Amino acid sequence: MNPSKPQIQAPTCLPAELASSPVFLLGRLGYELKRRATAALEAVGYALYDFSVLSLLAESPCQAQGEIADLLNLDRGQLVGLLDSLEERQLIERQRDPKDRRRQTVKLTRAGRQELGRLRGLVARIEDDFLAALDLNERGELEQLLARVARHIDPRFAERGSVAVAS
Amino acid sequence: MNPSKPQIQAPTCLPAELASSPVFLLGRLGYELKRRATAALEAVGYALYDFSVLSLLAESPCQAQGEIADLLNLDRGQLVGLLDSLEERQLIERQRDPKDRRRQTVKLTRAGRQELGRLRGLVARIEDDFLAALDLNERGELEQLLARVARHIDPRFAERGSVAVAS
DNA sequence: TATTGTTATACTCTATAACTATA
DNA sequence: TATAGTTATAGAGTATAACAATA
Repeated sequence: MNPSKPQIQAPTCLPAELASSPVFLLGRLGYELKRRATAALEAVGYALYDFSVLSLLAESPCQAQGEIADLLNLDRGQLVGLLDSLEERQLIERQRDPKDRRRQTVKLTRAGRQELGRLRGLVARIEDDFLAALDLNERGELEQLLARVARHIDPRFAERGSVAVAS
Repeated sequence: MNPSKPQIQAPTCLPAELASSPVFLLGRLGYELKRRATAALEAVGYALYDFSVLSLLAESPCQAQGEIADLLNLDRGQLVGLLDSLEERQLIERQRDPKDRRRQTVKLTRAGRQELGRLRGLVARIEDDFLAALDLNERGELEQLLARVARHIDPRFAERGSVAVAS
């Protein structure tokens, strides 16, 4: 704007206290990542959580809606709309549980599994761009550290099989 | 809530694809951290971003409001309310810049610096709880990795001094 | 009465757009 | 005309509450 003015060195960067704070870093990185993922998915006609829902169903063939919502930190009412949209496109199917007719069990269709494959590529690219500053080894380290933190604060991140419910 | 019920133990944990995805992990951890920080600050009468504002001013004595907003990813209109609240409590002072009377320069008061000290303790505790799964070494590694990712996607995370302002 | 999915409503946060005073 | 701060408005996203069917 005005290169001649000394510009009291208005710091255009964040103070060290914030830039080196895991709290602040995680907050900002999480926010930016969410922003990118939302935009990328929206561009191909999906909502942010559609990928999570499909991924979840791929590993757990049949889930009740409430379980899906709880695992993904979604409101049950919110999930209804997401599932409606996925069902219209025939990526999932809803079926009443005969044992308890209040429950709807949700499962992936073949088309859904296929579409999940496409979205995986998209998500992988977002991740690759985002972590471009790190080499493969470092990405692995980061993932391990984050996963350990996650498992500590939220049991839903537990590794399958290692559930080891306290007797 | 209901410890006696068998709790069908439909997979109560996330699929490996999500639980090991840096994208998903960063999103969820960032969200949870924001939730905790908001609650903790609210409990002592502060808004989430008050800490960031005070911290920023502590390192850069005088900032124009627009600069503060830009650095913190805040809307300028949003920042007004935050500063009003901090000014009422006499933690900051606003002063018109005589060189350009449109600008307000903001600076920390002595009371503000003192209060920042209190809030630092609070934030440190949140961080400590959140990262309890990691030892000090690992926390350092995590911070370094996150900082590098942050610097890559957002120049505002650049280290001070490395700015190398073009003469 | 409690719970599942559903629908409708209210609230919060954020983004957008006017408005003023200076430049 | 453009910009800094301010104020007011609108929209998205989320949380809360009501509802019908089933247990």
